[in-house]
Amino acid sequence: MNLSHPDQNMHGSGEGCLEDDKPDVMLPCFRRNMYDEPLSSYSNGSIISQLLRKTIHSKRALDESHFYLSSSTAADSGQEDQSSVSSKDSTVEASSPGAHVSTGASLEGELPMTDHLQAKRARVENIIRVMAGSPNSRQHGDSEKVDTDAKDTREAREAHRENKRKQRLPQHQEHSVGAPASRRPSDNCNTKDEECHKLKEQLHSMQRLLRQLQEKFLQNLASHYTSSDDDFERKHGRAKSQNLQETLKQELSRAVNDCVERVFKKVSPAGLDLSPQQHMCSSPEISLGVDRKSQQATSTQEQPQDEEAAVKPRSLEYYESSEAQSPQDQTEALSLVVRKPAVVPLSSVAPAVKRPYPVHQTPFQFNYSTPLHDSQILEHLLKYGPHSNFGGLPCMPPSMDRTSPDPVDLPWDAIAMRSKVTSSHLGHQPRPSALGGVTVDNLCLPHVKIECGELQSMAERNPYMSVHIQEGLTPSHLKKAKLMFFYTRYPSSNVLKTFFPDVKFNRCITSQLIKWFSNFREFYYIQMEKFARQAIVDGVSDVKDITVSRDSELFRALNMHYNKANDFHVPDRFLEVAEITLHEFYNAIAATKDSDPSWKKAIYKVICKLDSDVPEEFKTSSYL
DNA sequence: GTCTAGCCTG
DNA sequence: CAGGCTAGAC
Repeated sequence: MNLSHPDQNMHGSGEGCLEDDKPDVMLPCFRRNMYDEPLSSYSNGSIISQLLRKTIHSKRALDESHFYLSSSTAADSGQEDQSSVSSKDSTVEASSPGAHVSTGASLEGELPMTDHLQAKRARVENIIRVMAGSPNSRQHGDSEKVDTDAKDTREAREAHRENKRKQRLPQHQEHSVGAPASRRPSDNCNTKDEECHKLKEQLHSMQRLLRQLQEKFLQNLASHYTSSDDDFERKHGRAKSQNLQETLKQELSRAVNDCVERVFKKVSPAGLDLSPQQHMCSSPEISLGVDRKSQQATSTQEQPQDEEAAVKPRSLEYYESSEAQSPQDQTEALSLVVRKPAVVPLSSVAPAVKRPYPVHQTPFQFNYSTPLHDSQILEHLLKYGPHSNFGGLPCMPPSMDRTSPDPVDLPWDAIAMRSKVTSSHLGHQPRPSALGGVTVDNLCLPHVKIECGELQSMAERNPYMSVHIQEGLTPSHLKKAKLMFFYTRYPSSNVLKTFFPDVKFNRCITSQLIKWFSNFREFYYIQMEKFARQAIVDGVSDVKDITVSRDSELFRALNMHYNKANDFHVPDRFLEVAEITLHEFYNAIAATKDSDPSWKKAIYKVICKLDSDVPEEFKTSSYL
């Protein structure tokens, strides 16, 4: 197959719609293709079984089965592949009407079936063909006259019209607002066009899901149906397939219904504004891979057992939840992932963590709050692909589950931690908004490091990602080390290597890091001795009267040193350790042990046992 | 010999 | 915070 063909289709079907198609042209087309017939089929549930039947037979035809597998795989790549798949789909069916599975006649010859089943199959095949086939490719597949009613005629006209538009369009679609003069004079609503585009993509995602469902069944049931057609009728197989069918039918029907409802809401006069949800839907491939662990339970009673069946409704919920979480933000984030560094108002990322202090007061804040947004998405996409779980991203519904070591979870954790700063001593301080309108590329991208070499090479090809393994330690690393000091005063070399994955370790770097912590300890112990002596001077007679709280002057001094930006919520454990240390110093001084030149060593020995584990979040290279 | 903690100094 | 130095552990 001509490789350039799908590309053309991609641009044409996707962007062409965006620019040219009017809603009154597109929507009827979509409704008819995707909703009118399929809906009725979905409602009675027969489509699933028919899809299964078709898929099963497709399996027997190697070409066809290969197509399904490849199409499912290719669909992962997004819109481009979706379109190409669609094109392939219809092309295959059209070019081989009698060869394999496309027609009931061919099957009839090798597999006697009841008229009822044949009729159903023919109908479903037609539905699938209509759904999967792009108008462009359909034009070449008219010879297949499974359904010759007026729908096909109208569809062919529209396909022809769209194809002509595509031919006019350059390969590189213009996204400019101003449409060429050749376009319809009445094309006064780009929003509508975009909406159509989004909806179309949404429909593509539904098509892909359908294919995935088919493939899933193909895998699950291949053992039953590929060996012998008689097996298909076996009781066990039937029971199993019906079980799965029921599940799939329910889930698929519900998902499609939801989708249709949404579409109709969008196209209603009141819903013409581009909603964030549509933006979400414009990238369905991302939602398809949402980790179900991060998903909330579906609203329905039945729990889908089939993975693919479960994905679809969840993806829709995902849209909704995302919409609720960050309406505009998602659009920007997803679009800039591959296209542009955009000014992202971080206030829309996670309103819950918005803090009222001016941005200029916390330079460090941005060093690791801003990357949370863009770079994390970029990193996540590059690292895990668009199908990965975005639940940890700040623009996504945050998961309160902190069990995931996924570095991408970190940003939210980081923000959340800072958001939890409610100490009285910090309360009076103006706090920088972590969500100020700051351009991402100005602040954070240079700080983003990725330890994965492959990812790095990928990132290097992305002009908007400046990621690299650090040859040396940076101020960001120093700040990170200081924050780590709140957890560990005596980190081992292994810990340092673990928590600085973006650092290319060598003897010198290791020594420098160790030296840093040595210096941290030095300051820490100096402060302890100083305040312990002060307590003695102040006449404190009972060590129990010495406490370290967030209001304490000692804590302020330490916090000023290790957390100068005051954007990190110091763990309570550090306060405990500080108090213990202070007590140790107080007791030693009170006992005049300080006359011994090595009197501090005993204290060091105690304190070194009080280290805590550094949170997993610190492991991420983006925690800078 | 190497590594590291700690001390001192700038 | 880094460099130099010493002492101790391995």
